[in-house]
Amino acid sequence: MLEFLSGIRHLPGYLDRARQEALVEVIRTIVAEAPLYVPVMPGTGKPMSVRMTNCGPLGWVTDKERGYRYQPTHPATGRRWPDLPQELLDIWNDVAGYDKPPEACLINFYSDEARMGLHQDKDERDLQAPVVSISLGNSCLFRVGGLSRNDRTLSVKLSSGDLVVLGGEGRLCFHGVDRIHPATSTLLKNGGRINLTLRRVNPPS
DNA sequence: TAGTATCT
DNA sequence: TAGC
Repeated sequence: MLEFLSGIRHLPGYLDRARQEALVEVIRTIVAEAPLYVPVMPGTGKPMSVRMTNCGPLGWVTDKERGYRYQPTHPATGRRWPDLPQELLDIWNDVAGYDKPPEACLINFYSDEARMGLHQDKDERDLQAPVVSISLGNSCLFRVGGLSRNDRTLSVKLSSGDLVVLGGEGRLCFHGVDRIHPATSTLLKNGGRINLTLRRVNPPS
């Protein structure tokens, strides 16, 4: 049950095994073109535990000097991000309930030790569009709160193929990943978890 | 527009 | 800096 803030939807088992495998293949080709890198915190330069890349016209990046932002190019290669694959556009069209296509897909790779502290996705200018999150590989313990950091939180297990849609009132809720559950999926041969988040950055023109 | 942030 |  993930409805204590309206606009947060958990769709368990949304993607069947074949669609999960197809997505992993697509992600492999994206990562070959736009390699995973270790993002660091603004100001401190502390590395995050996830590795990250993007596809789509824009990608979310962070570094010590310039902080959180969206940009059209990979910070290491300087090349444009790979295109958003049709598989992801199809998912967006099915669940987002939003006219305009996503502009960014952040690809986060979690090793079995990686975590993600509670945070809000609020670097987008368009807060009307939802954020659509796709889980692949090992399951995780996901935690969702409210609009304020100290609000009560709820923990939910997310499994491979699950979707979470953060929209409406839930668009700016705090959320994070407390734990990856090792060896809970056979999708990724080397373990870990991939999370894809589809975001609309700019308001419709 | 300056300060802040997915860190611990 | 609670919750894992």
